[in-house]
Amino acid sequence: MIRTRFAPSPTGYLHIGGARTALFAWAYARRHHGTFILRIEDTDVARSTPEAVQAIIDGMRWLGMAPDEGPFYQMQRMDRYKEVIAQMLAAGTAYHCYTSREELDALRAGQEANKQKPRYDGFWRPEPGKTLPAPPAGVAPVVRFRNPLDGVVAWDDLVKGRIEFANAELDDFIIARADGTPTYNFCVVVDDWDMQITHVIRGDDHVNNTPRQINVLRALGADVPEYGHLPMILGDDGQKLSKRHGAVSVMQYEEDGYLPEAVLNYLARLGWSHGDEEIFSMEQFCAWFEFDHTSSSAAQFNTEKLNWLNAHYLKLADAGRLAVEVRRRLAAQGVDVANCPILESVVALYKERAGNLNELADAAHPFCVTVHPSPELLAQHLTEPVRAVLISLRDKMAALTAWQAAALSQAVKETLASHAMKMPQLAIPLRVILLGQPQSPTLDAVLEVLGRERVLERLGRVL
RNA sequence: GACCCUAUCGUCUAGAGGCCUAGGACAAUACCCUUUCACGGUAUGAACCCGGGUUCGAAUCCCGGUGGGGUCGCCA
Repeated sequence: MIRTRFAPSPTGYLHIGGARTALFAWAYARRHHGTFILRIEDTDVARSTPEAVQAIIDGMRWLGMAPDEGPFYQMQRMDRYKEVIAQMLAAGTAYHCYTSREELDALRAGQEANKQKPRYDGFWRPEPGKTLPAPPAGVAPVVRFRNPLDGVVAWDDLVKGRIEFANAELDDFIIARADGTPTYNFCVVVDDWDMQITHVIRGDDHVNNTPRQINVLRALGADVPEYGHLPMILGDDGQKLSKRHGAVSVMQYEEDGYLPEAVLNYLARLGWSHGDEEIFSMEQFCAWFEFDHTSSSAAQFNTEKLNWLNAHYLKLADAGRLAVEVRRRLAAQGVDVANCPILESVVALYKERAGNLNELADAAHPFCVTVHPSPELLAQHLTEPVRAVLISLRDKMAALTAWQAAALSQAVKETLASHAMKMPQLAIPLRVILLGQPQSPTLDAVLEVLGRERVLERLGRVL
């Protein structure tokens, strides 16, 4: 049974990189009919917030990645961590260290001055035949893991292949702070063990933590899971994403008018491939997803391609569903949407040409409110000869029994013919009067959707 | 600095030694469609980081360099 987890720390919203990590862990579980677990790593009390927890859950819900188990909270598992620490202390796989922060800082400074890798020197590490000094009075010790001194720790990474670290490179890291609270690298191990995680899928900024975690797992006599370290996602400009540079919340994409299926499809394709496939559903993705086609180097986010996918999914989407979104956006702009019964038809007319929901809302806007064509546009397009022709067209349309595209088109064409005019000569002024802008979808469709009453009223106002 | 990862069109990528005169997609450019603007269609330009090996043969394997990234916290 495959068990994967997404383990964010709630210090901010769910950003695009986290979403991609979650997506791959989720898809892998789906692929193998396994279990996807959400675990909130909130042991950094100073930076974790309930709002961030909610933001992460909201983001995942919007994308449709529901956890099968959890969310679990590390802060609620303190007793368990302390229990394991006590066991390790008793077993001799961990020990108390009384070196102060100041001493540590001095140690590091010295090592850096000698161009060495900063690391704990093992002063308080018990060894056979080694005599430890008496613990200094009044100093609360931290607990350190007793890492093996030699040999290598290696694993076959699901995305990067075999990775090896010499134990000599690893120092004895702290698993419990002076106040007794456990640290991240330790909690992760206990959680992955207790939750029987089989595949640890995470960002590749964790590669360096993995050998330490494997060593702790071994010290505990636990099975070592598989690891897959996904490369990071770079911003549109090729720069690293950070809070102050482009790392936006996935919910920002919703606000910007993206459809979740477009974001998901885009993210799936960023760092993973299945031959030449570009457009696919999440069902298809889950059926295909394996780690043998994940890429091992960082990928640059490309908004243009996301836009293309979004436009594609907009065309596919049900007009009723899109109308709900458009109505919400219009209402937020203060438009009286209750007074716009034609909204769904408008959306159906425009969804093939819009790039996102905000553009769709912008396009629908003039259909729902009283338009006031700018004097400049009117002066430019509504010349006296055109005005006369429009009046005759209006009368012809007013006499129509059936207000439908075909009949409207017929009326327009007859008017054109009798005045020896070409379509654009009439269509452009009409668009300006009706919608306040010289471009729109095909005229007869606009006339039909707008409806007799609005068309005649809008014409009547300027003619 | 040490350790670890990484390198195909501008971007995402296909590529598991001969199928590669390197394929697809986004973007770009041109043309077509057309009732304007879009949509759509067709076409064009555009890449194997460098140097050594291994091999009959290397984008693919090995080594070295260079570039990029990550990590070196009583943060996660």
